[in-house]
Amino acid sequence: MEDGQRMYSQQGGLTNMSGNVLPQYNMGQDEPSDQRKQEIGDILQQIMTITDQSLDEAQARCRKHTLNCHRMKPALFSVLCEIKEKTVLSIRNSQEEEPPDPQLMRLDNMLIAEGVAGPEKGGGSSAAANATAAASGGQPDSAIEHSDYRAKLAQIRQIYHTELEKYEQACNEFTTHVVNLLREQSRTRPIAPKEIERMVTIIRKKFAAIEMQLKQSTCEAVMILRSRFLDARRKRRNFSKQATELLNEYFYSHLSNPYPSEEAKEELARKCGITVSQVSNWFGNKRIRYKKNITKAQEEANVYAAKSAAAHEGQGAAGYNVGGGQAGMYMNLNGGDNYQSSDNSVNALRHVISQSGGYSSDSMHSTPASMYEQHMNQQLQ
DNA sequence: TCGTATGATTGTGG
DNA sequence: CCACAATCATACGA
Repeated sequence: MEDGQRMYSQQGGLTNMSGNVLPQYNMGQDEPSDQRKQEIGDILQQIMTITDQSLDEAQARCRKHTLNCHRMKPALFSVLCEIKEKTVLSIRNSQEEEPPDPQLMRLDNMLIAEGVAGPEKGGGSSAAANATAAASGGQPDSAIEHSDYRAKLAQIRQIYHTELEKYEQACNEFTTHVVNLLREQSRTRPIAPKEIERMVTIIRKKFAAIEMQLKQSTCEAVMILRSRFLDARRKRRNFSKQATELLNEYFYSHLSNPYPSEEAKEELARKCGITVSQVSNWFGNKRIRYKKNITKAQEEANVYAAKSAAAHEGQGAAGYNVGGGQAGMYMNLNGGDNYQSSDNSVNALRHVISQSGGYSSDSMHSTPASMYEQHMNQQLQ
C-alpha cells in the first residue's frame, strides 16, 4: 500500500499544492540530509513553476515519470470514471434520447421528392420532369424548359452533395481529432469511454445542425427554381393545336351551356394533356372572351344597324343583328347543343367583324369555322 | 418590333 | 368554392 499512498501524495502535491505531503516523496530513502534538502528544493521549484505552465507542458514534464507508469493508475482511474458516470453522465444520458426532428424530416422528404437527395439521377430527374410535365401538359416544346430546369436542379444537387460531403468529412475529422485528444488525455485524467461517446454524439449533433441549415437553404433554392420555371404565368406556353381544337370542339358543341362538369373537365384534361384547372381556366377565358366578342360585335352591329336604319329609314336593321339580343348570353340561336347551328352564328359574327374591322378573336378568325363544322358533321353522322 | 392572342392570376360577388 | 371580369405577362405572327 505504500506505493498507493505515494501516488495519492503525488496527486495531492500537484493538485492541492499542499506542502506537507511533499516530504513523503522520498520517504524511506536513505540519503544525506543536504541532498534531500536539495531535492525538496527542486520539487518545490517544480511545483511553483507548474502553476504557471499550461496543462500540456505540465503533462509533458510530469506524466511519464510520475503518474503514467504507476501500476495502480488504471484501477484508480476506473474507479474515478465509475463515479463520474454515476453522477454526471447518467444525468445527461437520460436527456439524450430525442425523437427525430420533424422539421428535418420535412426537409429530407422535400429534398427526396425534388430529386435533390436520394438515389442518383434516374429518380431525381424523372420526379422533376413529372412535376414540370404536370404543369405544362407534356408538350414537346416544353422539353427545352425541362432540360434547363433539370440542369439547374442538377447544379443544386451537386452543390448540395459536395457540401454534404464536406460536412461529413469535417465532422469525421473533427470527431477523430477529439477522440484522439480525449484518449490522449485519458492517460492523465480519468475519462470514461462513455464520456468520449457522449462527446462524439455532441459533435455529431452540432454538425447535424449545420447540415440542416444546408438542407434548408437547398430547399429554398429549389423552391425559387421551381417558382421561376414552373410559374406558367411567366413562361406561358400555348396549348397544342390538338388540345385547343378539342377544347373548342367541346365549347362550341355545348354553346348553350359551356360549363363542363368535373368529369367532363377531367376527360378533356386527359385528352388534351393538361390539368383540370387549366381546362377550367380555358373555359373561363373562353366564355368571357366569347361573350365579349358577341357584345362588341353586337354593339357594332347595332351601330351599323342604326346607321343603316337612318339611311334606309328603318329597313335594314335585321341584316346586322347577330343572333339577336334575346338569343341568350352565348347566342344559342337554335336553343340546343347543336354545333353546326352555333357555328353558323360564328360565321355570321366573322362576317360582321370582318366587315366592321372590329376586334376579332381566335374563335372568330384564326380557327377556321369550317374546321369545326367539318369535324362536327363527322361526329354527328 | 408591334399588336394581338392566350393562359394564368387576382379581386369581387353570390 | 365557383363564375366572372379585369388584368398581367408572355407567345406568336405579320
